[in-house]
Amino acid sequence: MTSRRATIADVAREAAVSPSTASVVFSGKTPVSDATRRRVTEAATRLGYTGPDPRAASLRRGRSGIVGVVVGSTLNHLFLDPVQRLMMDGLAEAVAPFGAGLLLLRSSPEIENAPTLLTVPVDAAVLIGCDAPLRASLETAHLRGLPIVVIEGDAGDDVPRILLDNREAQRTAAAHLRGLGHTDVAVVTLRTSAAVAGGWIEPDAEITIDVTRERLDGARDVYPDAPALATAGSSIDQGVFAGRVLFADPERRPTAVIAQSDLLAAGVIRAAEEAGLRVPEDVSVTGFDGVPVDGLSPYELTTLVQAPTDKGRAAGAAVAAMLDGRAPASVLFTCTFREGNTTGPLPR
Amino acid sequence: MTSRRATIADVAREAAVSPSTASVVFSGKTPVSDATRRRVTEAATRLGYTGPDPRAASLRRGRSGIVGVVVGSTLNHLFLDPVQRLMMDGLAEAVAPFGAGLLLLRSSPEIENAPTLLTVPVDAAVLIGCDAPLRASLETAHLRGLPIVVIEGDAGDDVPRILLDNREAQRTAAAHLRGLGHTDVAVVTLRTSAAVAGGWIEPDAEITIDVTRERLDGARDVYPDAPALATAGSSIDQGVFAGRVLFADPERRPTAVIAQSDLLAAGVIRAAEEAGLRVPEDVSVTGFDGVPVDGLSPYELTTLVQAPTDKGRAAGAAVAAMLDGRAPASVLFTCTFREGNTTGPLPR
DNA sequence: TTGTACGCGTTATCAA
DNA sequence: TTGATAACGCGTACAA
Repeated sequence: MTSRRATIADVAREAAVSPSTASVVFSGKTPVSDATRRRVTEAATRLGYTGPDPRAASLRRGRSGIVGVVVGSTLNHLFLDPVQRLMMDGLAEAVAPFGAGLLLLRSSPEIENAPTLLTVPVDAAVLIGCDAPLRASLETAHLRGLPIVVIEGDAGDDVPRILLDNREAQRTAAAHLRGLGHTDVAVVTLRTSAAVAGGWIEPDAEITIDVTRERLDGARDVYPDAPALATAGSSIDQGVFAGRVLFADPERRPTAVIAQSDLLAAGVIRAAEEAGLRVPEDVSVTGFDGVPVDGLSPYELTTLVQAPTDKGRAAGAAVAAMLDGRAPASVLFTCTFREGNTTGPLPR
Repeated sequence: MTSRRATIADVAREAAVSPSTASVVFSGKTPVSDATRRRVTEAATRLGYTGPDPRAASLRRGRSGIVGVVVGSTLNHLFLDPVQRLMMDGLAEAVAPFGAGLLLLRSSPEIENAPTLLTVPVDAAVLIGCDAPLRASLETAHLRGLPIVVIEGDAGDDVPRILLDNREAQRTAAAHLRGLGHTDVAVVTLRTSAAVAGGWIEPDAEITIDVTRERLDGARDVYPDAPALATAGSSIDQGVFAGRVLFADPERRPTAVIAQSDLLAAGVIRAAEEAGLRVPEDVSVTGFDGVPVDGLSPYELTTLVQAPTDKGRAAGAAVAAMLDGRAPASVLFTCTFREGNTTGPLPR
């Protein structure tokens, strides 16, 4: 009923022990006699003390138990993608045993006063899909001496990276299509840069988003002249749009489509059905990611299976390592080719 | 190059001012002469000082700039739902001007040592979909004297709530169907409790999840005897499963389906197509939420439109109010009925 | 096993 | 406009 919240000093006084003893009872760092422990915990409940103030504890310890996750876009956009969702789960799971939680931060805070890596008590930072706007966060994190991990992006120097063999994997899928006899193949890509909305990719266009460039390179390793249509991001709807473009002219449509994500592939398939084409009899479609796509059920995509949750876990492990002062490992994950029922031999 | 990071005291010394002056230069709370300011900022850059340590600042200020968001399930599960995604965006947007970010916390930490509201320096807590496991978090938040806001859930007492007129809205949709002449109507519901996996809902079954119960009540206001099939959550796939059950027997299938979410409705429509039924000629389907469903494009759902982003913003505003010591407002949001092309008159 | 003493890095308050 | 002082609440050497 007092105006002020109880502190550990109050508890100690109430229990007639020293503050350090009371502290030890809560932290468990040092053995304490049962009698003392009980006295302290009872005093605590009597005073309504719920444990050390996390703010004070984190100052004292030099650790807050918070890992900042810097995302480039809105949460809605980010989490639309099952790959990101699973990755975040893996990340959360991997840092949880260290008592750490994930703090979401936007990289481009057009909002005045918005929280940043400079203002918020984080122990480490994870950057997702490191492109231009994220570089700034990288800078500030470096300045503050924060441990940093980058997922699917190039942070240059000695920052540990969690990467995927995008190019090699995509090449495998392309080779699979070539093996089936396809020669007219189109690529439906993820975003090519933070700003662009989509459209045909010119031969000399610069692609600033690594994933997109790498997967496209992989496809072009097999089909150097394959036309590529960029979307505004990984979603079924974007795949539908792209598919409609590809299948608009029945005379000149591709016989196979390499989509850079499973969501896009699902959309392309939908567009194919709209256009009266059967998959895979009339047109083959490959995806990328190997994640469950909500609503795709009759089909099982031919795709490259990655393990997004493991990727998140690896990022978490790297964070944990850096917090422990150990050297974090960069990790290159490998995709597995999985043949589903969305690819088949060249028609006719 | 010293081993230790520079503190504001170092900067003050280097600039030959007092620590408090240096502090004020960074916080901007008090006017400072230009000359002094420059001296301080220059000293700071010389020393590689990037601003006050957030941990120390938050201890001193008694505020960390972190809002804990307690979620019941995995992130993957939570963010599968566009309603939740948009809500989180609104929430993030509303607390950002206060320099606050969102920290994700799981309510049922089976992981040892996982972060909780007790261990993490949060200024306030937002509970999403407050059911049984969340009650515990509620308890601890109360104990710690944290401001709490509950979204779509009942926290009992004086906790501000962000609610939706679920029952009334659902009743409107049901009435719409009745107006079209439908009498054989089935309901496809969201989860009925944290644990249950789905199945026909017995008449006397207890439904612990508020949203589900309220929407079902609304449907039953018009169709008291409508059978209800529970799913394991809001997703297209779950809707497909439910739809297959409903349409399994051509002789006894409903002519209209009330789905408790747009995702479920999308799945039901997919199942209807599978079963060779046309929507809305053979079967009418209503949704709930009015959110863009990725991959639904040919259809426009007849649904109840809510404003999830606003809901999030309202929660954020409530948090902000409580942090300012003002009384937070509970808000009841209202859905709007929107007729799409998935409902039509009773066939024959 | 318990207690003493100190400082973690800031910032609010007040006086100059 | 600037400076001195005193917390904020805790953890941890170290000594007893």
